[in-house]
Amino acid sequence: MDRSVRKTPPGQFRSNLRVISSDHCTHHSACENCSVRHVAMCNALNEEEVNLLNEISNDFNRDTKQILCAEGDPAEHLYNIRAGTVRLSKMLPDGRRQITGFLFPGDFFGLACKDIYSYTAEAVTPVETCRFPRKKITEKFRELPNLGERVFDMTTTELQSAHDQMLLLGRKTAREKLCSFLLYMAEKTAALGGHPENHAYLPMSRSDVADYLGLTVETVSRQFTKLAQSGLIRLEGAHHVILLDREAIHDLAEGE
Amino acid sequence: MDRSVRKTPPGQFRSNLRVISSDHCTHHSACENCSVRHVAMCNALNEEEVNLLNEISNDFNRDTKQILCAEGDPAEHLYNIRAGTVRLSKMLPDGRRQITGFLFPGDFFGLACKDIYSYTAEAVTPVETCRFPRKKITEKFRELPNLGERVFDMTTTELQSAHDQMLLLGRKTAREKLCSFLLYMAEKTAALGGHPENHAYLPMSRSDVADYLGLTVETVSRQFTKLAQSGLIRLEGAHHVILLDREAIHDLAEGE
DNA sequence: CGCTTATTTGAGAGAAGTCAAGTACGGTGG
DNA sequence: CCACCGTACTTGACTTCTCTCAAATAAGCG
Repeated sequence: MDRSVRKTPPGQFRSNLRVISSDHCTHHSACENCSVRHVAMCNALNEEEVNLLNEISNDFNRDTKQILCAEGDPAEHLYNIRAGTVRLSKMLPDGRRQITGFLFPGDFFGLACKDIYSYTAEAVTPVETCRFPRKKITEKFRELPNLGERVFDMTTTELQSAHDQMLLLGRKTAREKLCSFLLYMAEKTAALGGHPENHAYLPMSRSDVADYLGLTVETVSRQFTKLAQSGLIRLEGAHHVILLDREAIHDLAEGE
Repeated sequence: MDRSVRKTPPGQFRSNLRVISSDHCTHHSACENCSVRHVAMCNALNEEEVNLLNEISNDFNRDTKQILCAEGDPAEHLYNIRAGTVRLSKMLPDGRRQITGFLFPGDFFGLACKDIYSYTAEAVTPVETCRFPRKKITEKFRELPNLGERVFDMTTTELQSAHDQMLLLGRKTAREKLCSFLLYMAEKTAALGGHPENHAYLPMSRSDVADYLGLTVETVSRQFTKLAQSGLIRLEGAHHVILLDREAIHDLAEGE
């Protein structure tokens, strides 16, 4: 039973602390009022308020496979992802890993903890973030209640996603898990733009997907193959998936 | 593969929206400043503020097996549990159920959603709650920033517990899951008082425990039996467990 | 006390895991 | 630009943990 530590992380359904709500500002580039730096919170703030945030933030970039913050470290910063993909994970003493979420541009992390981080954040691709000292940003919540409310909403959304992921982990079969994941990633891919319709771009490794879905690499790989053989998806390399029958994939994801 | 709907819910690790922080006021009865009604938020508020809350809240009690709110219902209230045990659950179309949390006196629910509840809340035991119209309570957050911050902290703690539960669901074995659950329930039992040391009181059915841990009733029952045979626990009826070797149980829970 | 529901136990089946190879991809250097 | 190397991914054969189906026992309720 030596499920040793896997080097390449996972795939995760829930969108941790996603900032861009669906109601407006889906594409940052199209949102005149958004600071490029703070794509996550722009909707709730005016220009002056954004400048206030700029004062206490600084850039923080990492390359693929590098660690942004580690489980057990003092939780000093709140991170806002501007570019790239991040994975959050937790480990058991023997190295078994669970990826609790993948994060994309606009997402946040670093709040759901008290004094020390309860998870590790690593760069799946090269990542650009800006980060705020937690102490200072929480002070700002008092001055800028809009900001505080926005962050609260994000946390609440995140919690809901976490519950969905629990249902997936506890009750879905391997096939259902992978179908759910593909739909999730297709949504993400569409939201971030730059890919054709019904395309899912998977920046993470199979091992990351496995650790996100509570499966092994081999099982994930086999399920990919089966879905392709059934004609539901087409694989264009390991990281690009075309969803050929979204309807059917959706039904499989819910076990219907 | 007909995992039909189970009638009695589950067991859950994470303490959803637990209100009573460990730093103070562990026993409501011992906390002079606490309103009995609002045991959850008392720590952050003075008497006048508690009265403000009383104005917009009303009692809401249910018997065992009754539903407090259902997945899909319009999310109109925020609930604060005063007595009893509640389970939160989500279901797949074919009836497979995942319990995302058990709630105890002092816990909250009803926030982690936008317009409609994303889970069902049911009474595991007779339950007394008081509930607030969400609309009104969120207004109060502006007037009483202490209250808002407290609720935010609770949500954040809840999210962290959700991540722990994902690790359990995705990566732990049946034995590890049950050991983790027993430790969790022992903590709860101690915090709520009225039971001897190293005692875990489990108000929920085996089927609830199973749906909380992502297992079947049979597997849960077998693991209970095995732990008892190993001399790690003693079962006094199905709902009372004595932890005979907490140390060992803890190690098993983490797979060490 | 009898009936219903919950829990335990047993035997067998199956989905996912483990171990082991083979294949393909991506990056580097000649 | 292409060959080589290491890593990632896929595939195969076999094992095992948990689930399923079935029945017996125990507990709770009227």
